[in-house]
Amino acid sequence: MLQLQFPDGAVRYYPDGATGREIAEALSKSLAKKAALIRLDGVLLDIDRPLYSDSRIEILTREDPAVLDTIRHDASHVMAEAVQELFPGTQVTIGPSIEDGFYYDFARDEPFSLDDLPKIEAKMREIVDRGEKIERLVWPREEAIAHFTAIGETYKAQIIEDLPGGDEITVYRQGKWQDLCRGPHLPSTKFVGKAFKLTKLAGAYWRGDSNNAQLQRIYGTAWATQEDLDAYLHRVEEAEKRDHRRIGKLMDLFHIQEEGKGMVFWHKNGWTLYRMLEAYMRRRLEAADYGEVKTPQILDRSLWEKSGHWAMFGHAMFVCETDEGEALAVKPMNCPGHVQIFNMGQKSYRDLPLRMAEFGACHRFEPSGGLHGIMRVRGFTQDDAHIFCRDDQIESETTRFVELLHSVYKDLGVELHSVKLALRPELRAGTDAVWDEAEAKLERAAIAAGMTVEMLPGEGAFYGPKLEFHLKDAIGRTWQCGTLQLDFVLPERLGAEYVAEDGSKQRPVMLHRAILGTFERFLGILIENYAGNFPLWLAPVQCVVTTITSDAEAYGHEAVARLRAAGLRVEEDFRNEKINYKIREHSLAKVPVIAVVGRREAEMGQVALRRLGSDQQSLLTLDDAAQLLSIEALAPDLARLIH
RNA sequence: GCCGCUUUAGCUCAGCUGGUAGAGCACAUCAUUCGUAAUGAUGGGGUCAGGUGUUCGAGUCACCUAAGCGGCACCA
Repeated sequence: MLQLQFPDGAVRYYPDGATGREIAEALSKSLAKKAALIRLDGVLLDIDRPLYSDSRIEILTREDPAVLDTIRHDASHVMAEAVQELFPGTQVTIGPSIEDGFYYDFARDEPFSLDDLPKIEAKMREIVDRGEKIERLVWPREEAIAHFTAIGETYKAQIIEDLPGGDEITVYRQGKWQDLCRGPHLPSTKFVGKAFKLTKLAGAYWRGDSNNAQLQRIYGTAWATQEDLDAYLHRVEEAEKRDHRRIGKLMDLFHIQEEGKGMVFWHKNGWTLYRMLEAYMRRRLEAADYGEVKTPQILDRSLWEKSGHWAMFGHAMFVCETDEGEALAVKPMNCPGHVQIFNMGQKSYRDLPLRMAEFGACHRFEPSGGLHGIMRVRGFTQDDAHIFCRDDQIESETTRFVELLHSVYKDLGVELHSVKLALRPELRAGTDAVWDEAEAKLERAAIAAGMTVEMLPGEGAFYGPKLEFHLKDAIGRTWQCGTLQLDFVLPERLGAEYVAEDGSKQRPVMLHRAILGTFERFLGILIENYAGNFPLWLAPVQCVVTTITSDAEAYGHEAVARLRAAGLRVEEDFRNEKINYKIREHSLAKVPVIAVVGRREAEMGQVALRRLGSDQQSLLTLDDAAQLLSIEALAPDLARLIH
């Protein structure tokens, strides 16, 4: 007898081998019709799966949020069936559900075109209408391999061959089409519904390895209802309006041109934003007891050979040669330079931890296909610092750093998307014991700071594990910004040492760390986060003083001078245009405050302030306005000093 | 770097099956002095990304190159 407990607490008994569908039918016919999946002790299973062990059970209908993922997974299967029907000879590989949708990777000699997508969608709808029953089959391994090989599905056969020996080989069949899959799946293709849309074509390497063949990936999105799909498409449309490349143009922040691929031309407005952020970071670092330095932009190749970077990344370094045949490299990072400073003179244990910061302009020859606006560039400036410390200071320094990072992100209004800990790679320096300890220290410090840490096995640098702090851009892509990396190798290679309490010479550990990561990427994120509507302290132009008629022009000049004297970044607009026109123009340019002066204000010594996003005005005297705005324009760290 | 797509005026974009380039905004000039998201008129502006080819004729077709975009790979 099977004993099942329902979400309401009720316990019922069924014959062994009863299926979810039978159980649902016993409860109510209409439930059985709508049932999409069951959840057994938290695990999602097919509705027709026979049950044998006592458990907690839930019967889920299509509307249950937990089913959405399966709708997407099934949509990918329906898409694969459609593709194989429309394009015979196409091989299937894998097709998972992902955030907001799904994809499927196909092997086909001829490329799919964008025009194929509507055709595939139409065929998918046809398959949904057919309401093909989806069945789970368990096949013997050899038979499965033989079957997929025989029908020319070599990728599938390879997947099965590589599955661990003990695993059950399950094949899901819908109509005449079948696919190797772990499941679970919905009862029939009808349950997929029609709230889906194929969104993009892409190339993707078989098994994520660029040495392998490249497959053709079709991405789609799928939702439980048409309303959800429409809402999603609307969200995407809105998000695209926040794109930093679009806003960069709109607000005249920066540009990139062909002669400087991956190099940013910062315009006046963008550079103001950049400088405000830099000044803020400089104050925060100073307060956190970092000492700022500046190291050379190009250094002799021999230093990069010594540091090990030449061997690992020489191909991605910009090099220059002198007439005398000297080979120099443009710095791709600041650490070797910082070690040179550390090595000057003798360091004592009393000097540790020594925190050395630099807004270091670095250049890397990044692969052309990876460049992306100002988020991934070839010339960038890191808010870099290296902390030289003893082993027993690693954890406290990590904690200090994570706290500083949190406080900075909070001030800047960005939300941490995830924290990842990249663990030892296969090729690495240092013993396992050293790695065990290093990884544990970083994890402990991160957890102590109240963060959930996602582990990335094998992704650490060869010289040590690293914590990565990821932020999200407008359309949901995540970017590594902050980082903290432990390094056991560089101090050794470049001969850094300090004198310990007992007079012996010791090697310091080096922590590489950045909070923003690079100014370029972080500003990209910041632009998208704020959609260009920056808080007053960051806004490139904080206020525009504009006149209603030329009568007020003389007073307008006075107002500009007064506000500028209060330290505000103010521009004037005394053009002979209608006030509506000028308001519209400066609002579109995302100027946070418009100060309107007309004859009345001139007489009263006032300004009418209008805030971006509001159509209300507040009348203030010029002095009050200057005081109010200058306080409001304080960077968050300075504002804290006052309150 | 790989796959696909895109590239037309400063910006956003139109230009059907090849017949010699168009709109809106912006800009300039003139008129208008106006109370919180577009005043009107007139005008200037393009080696249609670059190159090669097919053709009587190429923005339109083919090929090559470059950059950008979307993925993939990479990311010290």
